[in-house]
Amino acid sequence: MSVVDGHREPRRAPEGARTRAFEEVLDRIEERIAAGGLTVGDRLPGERQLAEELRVSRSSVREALRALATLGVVSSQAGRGPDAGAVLTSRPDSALTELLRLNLSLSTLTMREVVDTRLMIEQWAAARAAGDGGAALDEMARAVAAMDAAATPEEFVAHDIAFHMALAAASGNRLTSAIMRALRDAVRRYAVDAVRRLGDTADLQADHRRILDAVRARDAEAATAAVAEHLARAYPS
Amino acid sequence: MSVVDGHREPRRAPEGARTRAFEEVLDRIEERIAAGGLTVGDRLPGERQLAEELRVSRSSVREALRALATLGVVSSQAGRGPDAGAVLTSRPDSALTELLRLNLSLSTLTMREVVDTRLMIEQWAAARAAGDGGAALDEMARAVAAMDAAATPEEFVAHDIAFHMALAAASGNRLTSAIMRALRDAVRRYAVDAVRRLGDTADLQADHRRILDAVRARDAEAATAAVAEHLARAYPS
DNA sequence: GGACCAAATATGGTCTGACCATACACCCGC
DNA sequence: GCGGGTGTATGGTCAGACCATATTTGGTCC
Repeated sequence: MSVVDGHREPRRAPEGARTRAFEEVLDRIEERIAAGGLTVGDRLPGERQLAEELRVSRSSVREALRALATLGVVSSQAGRGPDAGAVLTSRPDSALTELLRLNLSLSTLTMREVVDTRLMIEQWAAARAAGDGGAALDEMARAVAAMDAAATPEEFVAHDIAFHMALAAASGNRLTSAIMRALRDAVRRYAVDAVRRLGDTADLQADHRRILDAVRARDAEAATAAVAEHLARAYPS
Repeated sequence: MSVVDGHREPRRAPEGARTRAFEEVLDRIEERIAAGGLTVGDRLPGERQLAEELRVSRSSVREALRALATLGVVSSQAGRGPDAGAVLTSRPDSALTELLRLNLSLSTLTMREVVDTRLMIEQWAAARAAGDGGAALDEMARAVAAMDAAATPEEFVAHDIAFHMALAAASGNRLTSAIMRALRDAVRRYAVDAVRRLGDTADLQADHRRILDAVRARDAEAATAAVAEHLARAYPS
C-alpha cells in the first residue's frame, strides 16, 4: 500500500457519527438477533462476508465478535461444515464468572458482598424449592453422598457446588441459577482452601442434610434458616 | 511481505498449548491485575508495547483488550497524556445489561425470570433498608417527587429507576446494586411502554409512598410486602 | 459398489505494516 | 508569561497475506 492511495471513503460522513466501526458491527448483529428471529444454534455469516456486507475491515468484525464471545453469546469454530463459523449460544456463566473474578481482583467487590448475595439467592431458592414439589431432591441427595466419598478438597467442593446448584436450579429461574453458578465458580479457589484448612467436613455435611430434610419436609422456614446457618459456618463474618 | 519469509517462530511449541494468542494476553493482563496490585485508575502499557512484551501481534492484544472492555474492566482513550491509553475501570453494569438484553433477545431468558429476580433483590434490599438506619430515604423521597412532576413516560421511568436504585443501594452491597441496575436498564423500553399504556401512574406512586413509609417506619415486613405488591401491579403474571 | 486416502476449500486465528484521528506536550515567537 | 503551531504518543481502522483446522469432494484401489 503506497502513501497516496485512495482509501475508499473518508469514513467521516457529515452526520457526525461518533461510533467506532466495531460498535456499528455490534449493533447490526444485535439487530439481526433481535429482529431477524435468530436464536441459539443459528450461524452468523463468516467474518469475511460480514466485513464486506457492512463495509468494514475484517479486524473490526473480529473485535465485535470477540465482544459477543466474551458475553457468551457466540462461539466460534474453525474448519468447515455446518458447525463451523460463529454460532449463537448462551453461556452467560463464564462471562459472569470473569466479571466477578476481575472485580474481586480489583477490590471493587469484597468476598462479603459476594457471600451475602449468595445467601440472598440461596435462601430465596430454598424457600421456593420447599414450597414447590422438590424435584431437586434426588440430585441433592446424590451430591451429599458424593461429598461423603470425596477424597480431596477439590472433589468435595465440586460436589458441594453441585448440591447448591441443584438447590438454586429448583427455583426454575435461569437467571438466578446463572448468577449462582458464577458466584461459586468465581470463589472456587477460596472454597477449596477453606475446606482444606477446615480438615473436617462433618459439620458442613450435617448442614447439607438439614437443608435437604427441610426441603423434603416442605418446610420453607426451616430451609432458609438452615441455609443461613450453613453459610455463616462456611464464611464466618 | 513475501511468500517465503521467516515468521519468527512457528508458535507451535511442543508443549501443546491450545490457548489462542489473545487468551494468553488476557491471562497475562489478569495476572498483572491480580498479583501486581493494579487497581482502578491505573494505566496498562500501550497496545504496541504490550504486543512487543508478549511477543504477539497488536491485533491479538487488541482482541484481549476488547474482551476486557466488554466486561467493563478497562476503558480506552486515544490521544496523549495521563488519561490516554487503557485504564482500569469498574463498570460491570453495562456488561450485565448487554448480557441480559441479548439473552432476552435470544429467548434464553424470559421477562418473568428477570422480574422475579428483581423481586428477590428488591425485597431483600427493602428488608435491610428498613432494618438499618435508612440513609436512602432522602433520595427515595426526591425520586417520588420527581415522578410526580414527570411530563413523559421516559422521565417517569428515569426517576422510577432512581427510586428503586436508591432502595437497592441501601443494602450496601455493590454486587446486588449492579445486578439491579442492569435489570432495570435491560428492560427500560418495556417499562416505558408499560407506563405509556397505563396512562395513570397514581397507583404506582401510591405503592412508592407505601414502600417509603415502611422503610421510614423501620418495618421490614411491611416493606417487603409493599415491594411485592408494587411489582405484582407493574408486572402482572 | 464400497472403503479409503488425497486434494480442494471454507472457516477462524494470527501477523505485518501502513494510515487515520485525537489530544496532550513541547517549543517558538511575541 | 502567554498564545499558538507543531511534534508525537496513543487508540482505531484498513488491507493483504499466511497459518491451522475441519469438512467436502473426488479419485483410487479392492
